[in-house]
Amino acid sequence: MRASQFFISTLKEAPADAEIVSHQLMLRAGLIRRLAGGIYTWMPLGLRVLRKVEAIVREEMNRAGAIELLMPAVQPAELWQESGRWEQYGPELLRLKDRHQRDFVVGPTHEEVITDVVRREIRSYRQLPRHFYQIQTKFRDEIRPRFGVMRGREFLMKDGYSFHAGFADLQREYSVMHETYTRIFTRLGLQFRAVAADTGSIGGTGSHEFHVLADSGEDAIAFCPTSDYAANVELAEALAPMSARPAATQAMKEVATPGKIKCEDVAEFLGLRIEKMVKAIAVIRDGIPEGEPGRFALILLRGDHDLNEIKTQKIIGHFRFAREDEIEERLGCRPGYIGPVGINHVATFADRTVAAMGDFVCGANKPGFHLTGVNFGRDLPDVTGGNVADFRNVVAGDPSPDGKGTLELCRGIEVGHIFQLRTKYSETLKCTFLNEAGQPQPMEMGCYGIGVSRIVGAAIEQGHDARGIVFPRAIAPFELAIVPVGYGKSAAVREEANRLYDELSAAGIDVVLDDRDERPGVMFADWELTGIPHRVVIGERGLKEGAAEYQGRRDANATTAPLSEIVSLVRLKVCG
RNA sequence: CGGGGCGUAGCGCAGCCCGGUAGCGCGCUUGGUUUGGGACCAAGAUGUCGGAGGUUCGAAUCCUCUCGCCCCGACCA
Repeated sequence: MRASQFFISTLKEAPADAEIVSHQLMLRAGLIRRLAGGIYTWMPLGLRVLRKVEAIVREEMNRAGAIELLMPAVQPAELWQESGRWEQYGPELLRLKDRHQRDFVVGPTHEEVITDVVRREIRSYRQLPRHFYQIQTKFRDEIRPRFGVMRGREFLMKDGYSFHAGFADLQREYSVMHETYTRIFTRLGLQFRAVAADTGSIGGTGSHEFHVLADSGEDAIAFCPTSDYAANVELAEALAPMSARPAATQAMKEVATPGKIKCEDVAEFLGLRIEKMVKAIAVIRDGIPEGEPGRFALILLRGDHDLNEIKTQKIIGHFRFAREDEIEERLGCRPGYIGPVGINHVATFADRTVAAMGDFVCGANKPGFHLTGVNFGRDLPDVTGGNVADFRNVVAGDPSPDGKGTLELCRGIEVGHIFQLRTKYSETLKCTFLNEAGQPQPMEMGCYGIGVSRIVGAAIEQGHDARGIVFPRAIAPFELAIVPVGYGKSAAVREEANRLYDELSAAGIDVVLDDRDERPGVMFADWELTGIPHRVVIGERGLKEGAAEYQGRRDANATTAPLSEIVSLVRLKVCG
């Protein structure tokens, strides 16, 4: 590609609403332009990156035996009503009407459509298994689109769906996909980790997420450095403490803690460690009707722990946090001083850690006061059985659930997700086949997603420096930039640059020749900003010595090489 | 949804408090000089001041409504 024939549009300053580096750099490098909140145009340079990611994904999916098709983005509501998701999905699902007032959705995912295709096409176990995938634009009307292409509303996704005659075969395909995803992210040149995950709203059993490791990631990952355990914090189990609850040694005492609302402030004020604090989180359980006992509930956590809303929902059902007025009405006290002692008609749940605590501190249900030396069984009813559970997020230092060490935490960007859906959709959508006995049976299904556009953002989060993007070779918009100094003025420079361009292009290298009438500084800055991994500079200065310069995007300095060797040097660097 | 913030030239911003008819940097155009790290000089072009309504002799500035965008939402609970 000759730069003069292409479209390069870089910015010195990033638009003010770009929050994270990858978003800023994508805007500055001219990879994307915003059209509306969470909706972007892929500019020519960005599209080259997107296409390279896509090509690798496609190649590996094909290699794994999946078959590509392309489904409609706009889908009739009937299918979604049939699966039940028309009601289940919230405002995230973009719904629209056609001119006949018929309901449609813009597909956020395609389980319904693919299941419909398969139930019409496949009748016999002899036609199974099958794995179909597509690479297509999806739309999810996110509450808060942000971080550019990372959490956009419109995004490019590879989604694959496999259909099987039995669970064992689904499990086989699931592990094939686990390997395939590992190959894909490795080829993309990303640092990533596969982690056990919550199955979320799609439902089903058995699920792994693939995360690109980056501090700006939206997900917290718990992993064990001494074993292969890794899980999304949403899922990672906090084991019950090994030691039994200590016996009470103190009498319960009410102490004034004026203005001390946060656990850490109370702990500091009382001169105690925060591990002696218990906080009570007031929730309203939607599943329990108004007026019934247990609708208003307290969940007890140790002062330094956080509530895990996903675990909590699995234990107590749908819930929301109680409003201040509701708390005041039930407990006669403003939040900050509420606690589990001396309350009636309030369900009390305790995290495992709390259940093993003695002589703890909690709110006194009296503004400005806490209780110290509190003990279960003596000062308040013991919490037992189903009321004790794992309600909290794991923290660094917790024992690993596999018993092989202690957990550490890191952050990741979810770029892939594989699920065993089982028969969730095949049953509701009546996607059956005839088994060997001639009996109809619902198909076992798996589903496998990759956030193609998100990968571009994630790769930049992982690869950038003060000068801009540092793309992995596999997805850089160009592999090599030839920067001629004085292309318009010097015939020698022009000839040499053209010759190199032809020769390296012929060698299969994706090279851009900067034949624009720009100053050298501008050219250098552009190719650094856009993350081109390799650069060759041709100038009269070097030509006089019969030499050119090579510099890798990560290199601190250029190396000079004789013209006769520059092609082999570049081939070595680019392909090596 | 709740809370906060911001909408002024393509981008980044000032001006608003204290009303008097819009400015800076980058970018863009033309000419000249430059040419190995985002050049310099000169001359230019570009604004429904997000939109609507109101107050006023006069509104970017004050008031009301509206739209768009950004940020934050258990630590209390």
